[in-house]
Amino acid sequence: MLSKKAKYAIHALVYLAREKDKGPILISEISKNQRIPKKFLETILLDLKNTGFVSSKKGKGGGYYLIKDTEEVNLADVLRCIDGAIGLIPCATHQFYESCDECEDEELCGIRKVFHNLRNETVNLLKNNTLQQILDLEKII
Amino acid sequence: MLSKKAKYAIHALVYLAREKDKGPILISEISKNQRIPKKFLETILLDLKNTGFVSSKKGKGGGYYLIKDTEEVNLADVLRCIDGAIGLIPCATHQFYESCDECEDEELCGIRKVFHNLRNETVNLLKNNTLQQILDLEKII
DNA sequence: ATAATACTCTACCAAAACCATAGAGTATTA
DNA sequence: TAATACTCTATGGTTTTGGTAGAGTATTAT
Repeated sequence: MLSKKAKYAIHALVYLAREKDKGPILISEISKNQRIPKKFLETILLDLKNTGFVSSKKGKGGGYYLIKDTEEVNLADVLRCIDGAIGLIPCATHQFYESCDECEDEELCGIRKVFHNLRNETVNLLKNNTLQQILDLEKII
Repeated sequence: MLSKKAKYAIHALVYLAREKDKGPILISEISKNQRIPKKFLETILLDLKNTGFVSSKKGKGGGYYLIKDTEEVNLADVLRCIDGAIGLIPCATHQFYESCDECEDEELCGIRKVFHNLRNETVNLLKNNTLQQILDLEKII
């Protein structure tokens, strides 16, 4: 399961994607329309900003806005940004690797191999799902 | 990420699969060889027993043993047994469905559709990975 | 029979993660 | 220059996770 934080992040990004042409969007607007606790959303948008998905403008008329194309923002990158590793076990991840206590020889471990394959296939799946895809699916019944 | 419990469960099942012909295996043997805390392993094996993957024999000479074919035990079923839902968000799972607070109309929600597809593809991936596959991969470099 | 063995059950606890909020501070602009 | 709106640090409650303790029950070798 995703954390609520990750789910909120996706909702916020989709919201920004939908309103892409309307200039900076208030945190409070997103918070209200998507029913995401405002203060929590602030921290999420900061994360998304630091990772380079969105940017912000301060002062009156300010707010957050998407700085990537909707086709460019895929779920693999978003989930990694918020929840960390995509692989299901630490010894089968790329960026968050940790060695395994349970197995004798990691090179021979069948579990690791299976989960390594799974991880790669999952990343491919997630990479194929972008904000644009989500927007497109909203129009279909 | 999987819980440690799920990871331990898989290690225990693979161990039992490897020793399938040797009769009941002691919890303490699995615990020792796989470096899984014994008391914690007891609760895990109980879960696996209640779901029907393994059975146990009490008394001297007792222990746990696999009651399914190694080809029959797939990761989708194991993970569901220990960690619950496979879908990443509650509104896109089969057995653990919860409605979504963030979206207006669940029928139109693009996020839900994307995650529903993801869930189905993930289940297919997991179903294709069985204990037998893990054992087979142990033999290859 | 019975002692030893080994699983089963209930309860409990500490630490970490998660979800969320408060409030002061800073930058920007109408 | 006042209002606006993002930014940062700190904090707190709740839930989940990971793990332990110990009494209880069933089984079997001898």
